[in-house]
Amino acid sequence: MEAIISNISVDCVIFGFDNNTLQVLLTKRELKDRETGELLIADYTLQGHHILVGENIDDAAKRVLKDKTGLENIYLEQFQTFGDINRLRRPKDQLWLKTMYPMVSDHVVSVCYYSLVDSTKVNPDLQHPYSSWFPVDQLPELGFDHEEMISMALEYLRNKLWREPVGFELLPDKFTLSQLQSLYEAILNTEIDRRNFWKKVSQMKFVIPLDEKHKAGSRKKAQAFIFSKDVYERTRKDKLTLSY
Amino acid sequence: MEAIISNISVDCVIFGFDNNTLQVLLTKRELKDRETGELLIADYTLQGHHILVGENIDDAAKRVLKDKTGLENIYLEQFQTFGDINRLRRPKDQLWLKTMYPMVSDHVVSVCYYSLVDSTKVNPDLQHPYSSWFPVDQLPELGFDHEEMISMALEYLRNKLWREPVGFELLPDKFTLSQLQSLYEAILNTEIDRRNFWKKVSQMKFVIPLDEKHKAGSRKKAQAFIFSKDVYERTRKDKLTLSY
DNA sequence: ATTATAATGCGTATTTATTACACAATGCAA
DNA sequence: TTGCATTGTGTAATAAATACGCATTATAAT
Repeated sequence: MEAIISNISVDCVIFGFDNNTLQVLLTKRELKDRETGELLIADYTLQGHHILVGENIDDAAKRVLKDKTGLENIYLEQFQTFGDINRLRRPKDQLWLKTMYPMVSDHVVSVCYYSLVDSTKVNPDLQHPYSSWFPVDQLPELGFDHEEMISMALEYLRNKLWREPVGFELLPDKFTLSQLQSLYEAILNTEIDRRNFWKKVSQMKFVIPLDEKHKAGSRKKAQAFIFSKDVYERTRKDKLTLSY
Repeated sequence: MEAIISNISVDCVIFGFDNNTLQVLLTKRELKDRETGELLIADYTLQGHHILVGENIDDAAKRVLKDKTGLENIYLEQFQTFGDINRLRRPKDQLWLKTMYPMVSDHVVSVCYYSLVDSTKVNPDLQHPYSSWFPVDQLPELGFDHEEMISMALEYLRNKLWREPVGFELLPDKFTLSQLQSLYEAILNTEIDRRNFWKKVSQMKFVIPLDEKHKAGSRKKAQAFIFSKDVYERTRKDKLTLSY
């Protein structure tokens, strides 16, 4: 086992999209009393780990992602570093750390990333044990400062999506307009008129209609689209308009 | 002297606005050969320091800012953490570290902030020695990975300004429309029609005209305005429009 | 003084984008 | 075979962004 750097960690907020809902992948954390078997801690945490000696922080994030989802080359964005002295000071977190990781530093600074995955490609059951998806608006009890991390990750993702078409990372390669629309509605927390959304998307040269039809749980078959990152990069404008 | 945490630091990109140009505050770094007096290193760096034992990272950034500009309560935004293993590995940086800070860790992770200051309130000569302002598009030779930090800070600032009226932090309390316009042009790297800018700004309820007139280096006196953060917070909309 | 000039104040058309809503077609379920 | 949720494609009304016109002001140069 490689040596870890005890006062620096990375945490990953892994977003997926399923059931027309934005979801976060969480890992169960349980601590039982050695003697009585009583459950002392039962909650969830993000995926995270310390960085290793000689490891770039971005590589540490990719490693965590690979370990917990089996996926590589996925969308990953560093959004904030949490370095408050009290961030691990809640009693249950102290109990957990003292029991499980007595060698870890008292002041751990955590560099946080969020990632966007096609949840059909991750099967939590087959991957890391105790991992499962939770809708972002129905989170279970969370350890450490991970609730704050998730809500900040969501804020960054929302801001990002207003400015850049990152949502496609959450969908299968081929998707329908209604899937795309509900994804936008879920992340941006807004209702969009279907017909205006259609008009807006048809202006986006990088969303390319296919000849195929898909039925995404609906009655009528809908046209399938793909996203071309390449076309987007080539046609993106950098002159915008002030949003206020 | 308080103990430092040797593998975590903060760096601050301090932006000011002067001469219709966005400026960065830099500190001179010089190393002379003990015997020959030859200049081994002569370049500039950002303001930075290690975090102290028991110190929040945000507080470390505020401390650095206070130390180097004398200012408190100024706009400060964490934008990225740099943690590549090779970020301090250039020969001149190694020479500097080995000579000046032999105890510092080999892998230092730096949490970066940018801040926006009213440059009329900072007088580099009276503050930290060897500090001076440089236009962002005419930077001198820089140490460590600080050039990358500045260009990333500028990118974050630009994105921020498209979405939120943070530019006022760089101006005196009272300013004219032409000052504001050239600030927007400098940061957004775009030309704006003066009359359309006037129209746009007059829609912003949080930019409040005063009865006073100012002459900002121009022939004709121009009307002065103030920015009300309070009015902005109360009138901001969170439904935006996709920028693509 | 007078004049040229650069900056300012305040417009009006034109084009483009956003919003609101209409209606026919499809294909599964009852 | 019919009902109906979903999909495909509009059009009209409104709002915003862009391009540009022109008189006014105060200073610097003559």
